[in-house]
Amino acid sequence: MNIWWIRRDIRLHDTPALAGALEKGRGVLPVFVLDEHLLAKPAEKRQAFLFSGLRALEDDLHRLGSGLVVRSGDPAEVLPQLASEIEAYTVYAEEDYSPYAVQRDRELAGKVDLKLVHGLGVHPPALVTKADGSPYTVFTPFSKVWKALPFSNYTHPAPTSLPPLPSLTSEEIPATPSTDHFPTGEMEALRRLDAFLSGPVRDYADARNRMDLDGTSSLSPYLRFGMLSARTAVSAAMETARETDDTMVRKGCEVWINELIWREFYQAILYHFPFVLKTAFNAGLRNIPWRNAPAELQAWQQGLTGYPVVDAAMRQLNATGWMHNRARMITASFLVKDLLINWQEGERWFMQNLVDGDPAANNGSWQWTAGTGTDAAPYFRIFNPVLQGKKFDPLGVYVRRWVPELANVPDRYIHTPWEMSPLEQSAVNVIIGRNYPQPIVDHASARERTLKAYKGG
DNA sequence: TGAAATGTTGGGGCG
DNA sequence: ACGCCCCAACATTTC
Repeated sequence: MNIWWIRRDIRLHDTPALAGALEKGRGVLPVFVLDEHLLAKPAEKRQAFLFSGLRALEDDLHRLGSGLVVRSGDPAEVLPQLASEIEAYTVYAEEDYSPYAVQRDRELAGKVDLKLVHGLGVHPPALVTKADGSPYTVFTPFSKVWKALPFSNYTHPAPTSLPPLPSLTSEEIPATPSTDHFPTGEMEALRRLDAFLSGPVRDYADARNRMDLDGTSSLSPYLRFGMLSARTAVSAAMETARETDDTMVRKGCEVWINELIWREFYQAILYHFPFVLKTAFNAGLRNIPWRNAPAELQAWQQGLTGYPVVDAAMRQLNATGWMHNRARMITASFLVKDLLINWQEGERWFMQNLVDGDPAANNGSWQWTAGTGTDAAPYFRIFNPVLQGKKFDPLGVYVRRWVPELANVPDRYIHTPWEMSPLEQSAVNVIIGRNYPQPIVDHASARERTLKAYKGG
């Protein structure tokens, strides 16, 4: 019997590690290890999503005649122990390229026969390189090579039955609150993929930036845990584009695939430059004089900055564990460039609260915003939260949804409520400084401050 | 996957 | 009718 060690492939469709384990007809034991390293991290919403996803997978495995063995501890101890209990031949796992995972797997590889197979993205990071094998640090050439690499539409079919489990002790998957906003499991993931590609993808190129519309795929949590295979997502989008004569649909598919390539770009960056988790990619920007401003950091975290779009976004994150992509850029720019607070504070807060929080994408995006990263936004590219709000939430629908105290503010003031006269304020029951904060910084002067700090740093 | 500052142009008000 | 000025609209440059 082989072991299928489940990590970021919580699914049965297109699962190379499971297919590998089944290949020689020796039977398979699906295993999940509750690694204390991962449990120790404060990330309740993501853990809840993970555990309910595991329960869904366990149900599916039962239906196929198998099941799921859960053990807690250090994988480098747990798996050799389990392997000896069933006299396993080989442990198959989908390769994870993050520094922690690489180290963990290296340790285990000395103790059992571990076979890592690619399945996290479409192309393994070591394959999308320049001719001399060196990594890309700019997105566009990376994406060109990514697109030029041969892409096989073949995806491993989900098995229709599995051999029964030997009798083994297994632990309970920890009980967690339900994840209302993201029903879990691969059925839901595949349903969402289908729903997105049969409708919203047509307007995706523009609507994806609109915070007041549901124009995104909302698949990120499923991709994060492999409840949806990235290869399945890309093949489906390619097929949708191929089968339509609607140029809008084709454009939407193209733009969406590009977003999926961004995920792999940052996976590759983390693989080739693991130090980015500790410090700025750009060595010239490691000494920016960040402000130590706990009260302002907290105002940002709680959605009480006085800038409606920023507050709406932070409250959406706190309430749902997810934030619109445009809103992520706006809130990140606000923390870094308006408050001049270290991007690593924002990185940590997002990792604690995002259901889809992924070290590679999260770090890459924060460094992009801070201008410290690969392919970075120039340091002088500073978002104006008012203009961003007007552009991407023109009627304030998003703001009103998440900042209910502003519900009655007229459209023309919804992104600048402090501009209302005292009379107008009391008419809509929004007294700035009383039941909605005064902006905690003045954008124009904050901008000047940041430009100076970056020039010095 | 910016925004602000600065430059240019052209219509219209007005003496 | 003419020249001057203002400024909106757009383009370019700068941060």
